[in-house]
Amino acid sequence: MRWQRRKDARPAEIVDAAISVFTEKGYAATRLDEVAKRAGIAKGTLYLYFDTKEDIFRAAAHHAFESNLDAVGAADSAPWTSLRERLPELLLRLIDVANENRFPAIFRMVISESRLFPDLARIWHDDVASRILDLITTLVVQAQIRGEVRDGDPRLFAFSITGPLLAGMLFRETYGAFSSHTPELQALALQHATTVLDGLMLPAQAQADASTFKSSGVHPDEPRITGASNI
Amino acid sequence: MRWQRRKDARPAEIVDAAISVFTEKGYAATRLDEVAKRAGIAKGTLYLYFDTKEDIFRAAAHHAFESNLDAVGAADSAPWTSLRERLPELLLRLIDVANENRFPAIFRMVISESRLFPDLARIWHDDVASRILDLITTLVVQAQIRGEVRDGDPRLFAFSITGPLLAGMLFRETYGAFSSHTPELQALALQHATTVLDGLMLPAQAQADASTFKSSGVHPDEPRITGASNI
Amino acid sequence: MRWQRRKDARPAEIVDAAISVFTEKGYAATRLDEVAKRAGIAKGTLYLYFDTKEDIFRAAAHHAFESNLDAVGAADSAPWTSLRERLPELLLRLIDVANENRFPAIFRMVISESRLFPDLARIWHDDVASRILDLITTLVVQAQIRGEVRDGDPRLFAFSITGPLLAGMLFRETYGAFSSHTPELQALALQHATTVLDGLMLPAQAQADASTFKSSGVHPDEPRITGASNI
Amino acid sequence: MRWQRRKDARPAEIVDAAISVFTEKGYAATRLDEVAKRAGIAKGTLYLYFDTKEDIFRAAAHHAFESNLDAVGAADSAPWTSLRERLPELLLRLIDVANENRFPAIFRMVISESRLFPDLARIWHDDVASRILDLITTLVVQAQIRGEVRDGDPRLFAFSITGPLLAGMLFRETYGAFSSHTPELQALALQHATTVLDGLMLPAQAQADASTFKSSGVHPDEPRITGASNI
DNA sequence: TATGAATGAGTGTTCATTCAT
DNA sequence: GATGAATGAACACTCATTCAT
Repeated sequence: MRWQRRKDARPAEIVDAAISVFTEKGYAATRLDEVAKRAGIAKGTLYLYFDTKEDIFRAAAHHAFESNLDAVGAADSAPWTSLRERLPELLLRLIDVANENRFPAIFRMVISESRLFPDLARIWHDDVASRILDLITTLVVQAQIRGEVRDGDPRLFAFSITGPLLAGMLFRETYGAFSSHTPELQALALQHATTVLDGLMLPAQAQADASTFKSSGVHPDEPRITGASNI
Repeated sequence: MRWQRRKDARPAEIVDAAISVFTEKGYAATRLDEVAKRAGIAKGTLYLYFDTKEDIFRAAAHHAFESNLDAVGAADSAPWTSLRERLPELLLRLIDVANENRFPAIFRMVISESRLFPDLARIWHDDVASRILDLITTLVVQAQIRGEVRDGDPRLFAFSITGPLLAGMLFRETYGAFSSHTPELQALALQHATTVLDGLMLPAQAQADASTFKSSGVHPDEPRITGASNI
Repeated sequence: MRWQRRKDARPAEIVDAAISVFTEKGYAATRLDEVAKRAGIAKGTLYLYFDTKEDIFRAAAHHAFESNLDAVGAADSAPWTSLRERLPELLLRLIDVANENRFPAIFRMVISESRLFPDLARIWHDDVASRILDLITTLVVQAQIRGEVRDGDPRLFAFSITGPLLAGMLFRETYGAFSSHTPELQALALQHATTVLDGLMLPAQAQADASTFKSSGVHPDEPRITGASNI
Repeated sequence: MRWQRRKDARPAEIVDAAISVFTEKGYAATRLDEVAKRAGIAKGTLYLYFDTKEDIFRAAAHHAFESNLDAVGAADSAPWTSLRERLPELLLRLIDVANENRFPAIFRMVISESRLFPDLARIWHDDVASRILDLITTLVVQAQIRGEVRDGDPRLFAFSITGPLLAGMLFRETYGAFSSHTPELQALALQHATTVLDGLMLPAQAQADASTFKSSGVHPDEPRITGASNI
């Protein structure tokens, strides 16, 4: 923990302020004046605790990663049941935990700064991203062993399971301010749990029924969109 | 008239150079010296074609958006078949088209700069992101009408369908340089097509079989991972 | 005439354009783009006739001085009469000639740039300013010799004679755009001719009369200002 | 608290330095490096106290105007006497006050920059130039009421009274560095006071005498003039 | 320890000058 | 000769970093 210079509260306040500015503006556009202001101190005081702007950024990133890392660890200790029973609540929890730990904003920051700070991207990857994928992958593997889940690369299944939530979070984070199509994350988690478990498809018989229904004269275009859309 | 040709080509050359630097460093960290250097011109020459750095950025963004916008439009005119038949190839095509048009890098840039340039984020949202989601949503709705796809919010289904690919692309883009877990996008597309259509779950009978199998002494931890993983 | 590069019309057009821009904006704020535009040529063409911006400025200044120099010479050959008879028309002519030759604008430019181009200021001084003063000084000396004009430094008399006109011109040039107090130069010339010849003062008897008049009840403040003012 | 003192003094130091550079070089040719250097600070320090170069210029101009404005106000409270008694000392005082307040240099700067900063020219006009003219105009009007001064537009009389001094100041300011004919301002003020009060002309009898005198061969006054001319 | 005034290297932008056509 | 695209040195302005208090 090289980046933690002092034992008292100051560094933590600075780091909190730094996270908020860095996630908001990005590294390059962040002014240390702004960080100091949000931390309630003078700009020069930053240099009592950190050597450079980069130092502050790294400390902020590490701190931000930590809480997410802890959260992943906590999720890991969940009880052992079938995937079908567990997945919906797991996805809901992922969303809650992610929001509690500012995961979307920090993930976005990692995406933005990963070229300038590849070592930080690696830490996030190793400590957070990979761990979440590993957690899901392990669940899938266990379910495969139990015969609950079909054959297939469990790591790709992990993408199938978590990808939509990630996409939803990024959508909110990036377009949330103006898009009316931003998905409701909880609804997404619940519907996706079902979707990924049982698929989009109806059994053939239902399809036949639906075909009959369709031939009875209902317009095939956009009948349910309006009803189901969250616009 | 070698120069005349150059004069016409200059803005495009600059825009190309700009896209490469901006996507690499982000707006704030991009030095116009670097852009000029990559375009093979002097810094002052940039100002013959653009008024400000912001101008260059906007031109670069618009140009980058355009090719993706065109690609989405092209994908839209696909033939009319069942979702089951169409989805795998559609996802494969999405990946190809995305890569051809530097979609991941540009998407990443949009994510990074959306706070500083909300208008650009909106354009990307309206012209690219929303359109892709709309395209998928429409397919789903039509399939629902045909009785092919189950009830549910088709817009959330669109996230279930595209989210994993997006996550995979971002994963490559962000950690690709060092992660050994980066998913193979084509494999992901194919497996995810099946997954999202039919679900992860095996029929109950298969589960019973698998349970039997499992109780026969095989270690439940990571048996197939090594086989299926792309490590 | 080092500054005249070519014999054809081009240089003259450039010089004319240059005078107009330089007098308008000053040396530093003048853009050669603007000069070229007003001359109806491309910027690069300027360099076929002149080596540097300074060169153009010097050529423009010399040309502008020349016409004024010629005008002073012409005024010099005026007929020989008494100062009283000659002064009014002389001042009127000075004003006409000055305006015809853009004297106020050029004088203003000389004032503005005299520190940056002291050699030009010296030329203007020697060729124009001093000559005008010498012309007047000589008239005064001659009048003194004739006993027409009282004792005193004739060079200072020259300031007494020409200063008000100069001040009026500068006033117009500098505040003319917005001041409602800008003097009418012809009226100034005529009234000043009388003033400087015979003085402001009334004979003592007139003063006594006026005092009587005043005691008859007229308000002492601003009675004639409104009537006589040129506002 | 040496610094505290400095901090308070800084803006004034900067403004002083700025006045000196701006009056010397003009706005466009002034380099902020030079201003900083003369103020004994680094370039960046300027921006702790002012936002832009224009800001610094305006502050300098306002400050320079202020002292002249105050000086005009002070002159206004002069005692009430006849114009004949008052004018010589008034003109002498005007010259002293003008020099003390760098009036010539600042007036020159106003002339130079009035096109780029018409609002400043207006302020100078309203606060300084007009006020001086008004002060003189009022004196003249009062003298006219008393019967001391002849009929005529008192505002034009104000030009007749002040113009030579102004011309003399500008002459010094513009050609002072090299002209050997630069008028001595105090001598000019005194001689002009007499001239403008009583006129250049001698009474007819004196003229007759002078003619006689002249014919006797003696030079009546400074026939050195021709010798002193700088033609 | 804390401050915030001061610094100066670095960046975006301008424009006189050059030069291939 | 004439053009105007290209250049690059120079300047206004910013901001991470220093340091006297």
